[in-house]
Formats: sequence, structure tokens, C-alpha cells
Amino acid sequence: MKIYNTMTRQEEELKTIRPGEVSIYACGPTVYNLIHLGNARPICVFDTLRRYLTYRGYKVTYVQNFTDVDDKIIRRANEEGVDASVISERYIAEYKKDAAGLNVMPADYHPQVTKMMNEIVQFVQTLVDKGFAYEAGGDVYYRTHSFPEYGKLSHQPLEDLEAGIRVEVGDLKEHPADFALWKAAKPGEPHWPSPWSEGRPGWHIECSTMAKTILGDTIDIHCGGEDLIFPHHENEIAQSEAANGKPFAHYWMHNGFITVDKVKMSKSLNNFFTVRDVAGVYGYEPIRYLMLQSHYRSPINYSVDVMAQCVSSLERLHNCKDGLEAALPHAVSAPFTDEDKKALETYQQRFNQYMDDDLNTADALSVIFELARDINTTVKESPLPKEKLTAMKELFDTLTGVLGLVYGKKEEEGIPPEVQALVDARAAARKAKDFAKADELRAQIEAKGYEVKETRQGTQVRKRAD
RNA sequence: GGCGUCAUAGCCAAGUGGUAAGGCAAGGGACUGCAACUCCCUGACUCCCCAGUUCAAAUCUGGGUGACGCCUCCA
Repeated sequence: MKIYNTMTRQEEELKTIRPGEVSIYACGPTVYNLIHLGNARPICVFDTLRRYLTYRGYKVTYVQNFTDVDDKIIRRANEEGVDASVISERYIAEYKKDAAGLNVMPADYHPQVTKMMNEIVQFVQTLVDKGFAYEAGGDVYYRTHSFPEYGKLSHQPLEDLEAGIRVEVGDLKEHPADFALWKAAKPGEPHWPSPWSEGRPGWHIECSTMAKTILGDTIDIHCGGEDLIFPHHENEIAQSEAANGKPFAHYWMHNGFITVDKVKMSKSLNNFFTVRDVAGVYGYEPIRYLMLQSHYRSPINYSVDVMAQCVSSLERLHNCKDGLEAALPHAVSAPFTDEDKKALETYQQRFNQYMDDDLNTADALSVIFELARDINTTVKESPLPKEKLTAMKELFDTLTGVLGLVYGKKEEEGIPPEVQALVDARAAARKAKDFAKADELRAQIEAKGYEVKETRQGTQVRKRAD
């Protein structure tokens, strides 16, 4: 598989440290609020990367952290008059709801800053010992100029990066570009013991420490949103490579932004939509579809029109799956020719080929739609060819499973008795060819929020999508 | 100022040297009591503009124009 590496700015063949195994570290959310669409993009995209590599036979170790110590969490805790952990635990739980809704698999490890304090302090100590960091007034800062390769990920020499750096009054740094590894606690802030002060870690050190603790000094793939390239990932590299003396990550993958009216969705512009709210209107699955219908590095402009299109597209895939599952029990054994087999293999090969090309989910999706058309046609055959349909179902489930789509199970809850009664009455009316009455009953069923339709396998009743 | 991305049909979106995938929407047809689903057919003489390289460019080069991002917390 080829992956576009931000570090080298080109696509590279994936060569993992250990053959057949791949370690992935994905920067996770700061848990002070519900996640928004912008947060959902890397979560969905890199979940898909993980699924694909697993499907291709890799043993994947996937780590995604929760930043549970942060200014915003503290501020929120103070506003509500509760402990910071109350806020972070609450939003970790909320995150998990959204992630599950988006069909994102839990990571193998979800480390939290508060549960890795000893390792973090140790990591900072190592940097101090090696001269890459210094203590100042209880804080510890990274000595940026001590790391000659600083700027290699963002491809900016330190001097250029410094141009825009804000110098704060009363700053204890040796140099404006230096960044905090440890901050002495101010009154009312949560704090942990350290050789320098009662305090808390800076933002960047957690990822370096977690990656090292769980995955080792060098990891295969590090991913996150492209706004993390600088300073977050740049600083992680500086910390990890200075402390460990080894390359930090072999591949850096960064996803593009979600925009609204072409402008980046962000908290500060207040133009963000939470996953929860959008899912409330369209469901979770169209959100995941939105993320995968274009290449992960391109910007995605969010709009109601686009969401409606995602819903419709997905509907086609669900109809295909439903039709296939309804047909299968009626299928009879029939020759499954080499030609048929070959055709299905070709779909899969093309799917793999596209995914191998830097995770081209847009093209991969187009293969699924072509397969769907093929399935929809086969499902009309008479008699229904059992072996072919079985193979088609297996392939369809496999490919959609790799993308994590077509999972939105319609609520399995039963049909309420009063609705069922209407459905039965309508069936009787249709049998008696009293179509006027049948249509009226349909209207009544729909008024109750259900829809009824005739399929080749009989009448189907289900809750209306909207 | 430094670094970078993007511009393809009404909309979304692949393709990055060999003559424009896929989806949504729309129109026509088949099927159906109706509807829905499904299937078939129809859509860019062309890929922001100009110039160049080439037998050949949406794809490469140069120059424009427009939009956006990072350099500050941010996915």
C-alpha cells in the first residue's frame, strides 16, 4: 500500500517495522465538549485505514489518546464547579457514544494523560537530563534550538516559524519558540507531583509519552488532522527523537478539514456542528459516508444538500443489501461459473487497488456501487442462483465492512400492534382489489411514522427514515 | 512575509500524459393496482483562463485569476 507521507511530501510504499504488523498512533480529542464534524473526520478516516490494513492481513495495534488535562477542561470544570475529571469522564463517555454511532471500532488502547503521569514526568526528566529541556520557575520548557531538525515536518526553518510567534509577558522561556513540557499549577488547577513543581504536563508531551509507552520508540504511522502538523506533531518529533535518539514515526498522515461555506469549521469561528446534532437529523451513518466519499486529504464542505445526498446514496446500498438478504432464502442451487467468480474477484481486486493508493475511498466506494448494480440485477433472476448470491453477499459485506458502511441497522423493534393492524387491513383490501381503501390505509400507516412497500418477497413494513 | 492546498457536469466526487469512474438530483422507458425499490436509456464536443512542451494534456511547464489552510488553542 502507498501512503502519502507529510514528512517527505510524497506517496511511499508502506514498509512496516515488523513484517505483517503495523502500529498506529492517532491523536484523539480533548474531552471538554461533544465532538464536532471536524473531529469526526480523522476518527472515521483512520478507523477505515485500520480496518483496511486488518483486512489485508496486518496485525494492527491502534492507539488513540484522550487529552483529559487541558485549559479548556479546567475552565469548564470551574464554570460548573466540579472536578476536572468530572468533565473529562463525561465527555469521554459522550465520545464513545458518537464513535459507536459512527461505527468506529474502539482503539486497542485509549490512554489518558491523568493515568500516565509517572511516565510523562519520567519523559520530561529524560529531556532535562539530556539538555533538551530546562526548568524555569517550576515550569519546564523544551529548548527548541537544541534540536537541529526542528521544523522538518512542517518544512519550515525555525527562523520562519518564529516570525509569527507571540511573545507573552512574563514569559520565562529562553526563547519564544520554546514550548512547555510541564507547567506549574496555578491556584485552583489540578496538579500532580514532579521534581520541578506541583503541576501538569504541556499538551505535546503526552503523545510522545503514550506512543513510547505503548508502541515503543518508533511507530509506523502517526496520524491526525492537518492542523496538528504545527506545532503539535513538530513538537512530538522534537521530544521523542531527542529523548529516544530514534526516528519517531515512519509515516505521517494528515486529513483535510471540514469547512462550512468553504471556511474551516472551528470552535473559534463558532461555525461548527456537533456530531450529535447532525446525527440527530440525518443519522450517524451519512456522516461516515460523507467522510469516505472524498479523499481524506481534500477539504469537505459541509452543507445540508450534501448530507441529503449522502443519505440517498446510502439508501441505495441499504436497498441492495435488503434485497439480497430477502432473496437468498428463496435461492436454489445453480451453476456458479468461473466467469461469475472472476467477475467478483475483479471487483475485489479493483477495490484493493484503489485502497492501496493512499486510501482512495472515493474510488473504492465506486466499486461497491458497481457491485450493487450487479447484485440488484442478479436478484431479479429466476430462479435465484444460490451460490452466486451467497458469494455476492460475502463480497458486499466484506467491502462495505472495510469502509465501515451499511451498518445502520434499522431499529429491530417490533411494529406496534395498531400499525400492524393497519398493515393487515391494507393487505386484505388489496386482496379484495379495493385499492382506494388500500391507499387510504397506507396514508394512515405513514401518518404513524411507518412506511409500507411491496417487494418481490412480500410486504415490508418499517419505520420511516425521517 | 514564509510554507502549503485546491479549481472537473445542477450538486457531491475520482482520474494526474493517451482521449472524462461512481453517487445524488433531473428527463424518457420497463416493471408495478398505485407508490416505493430495481433495471435500461439520456448528460461535460470537455476538465477556471492564457501561453508553452508533446504525435498526444483535465493530467507536465510558465504566467494569470479565484478560493482556502498552517505559521496562535484547534481534527
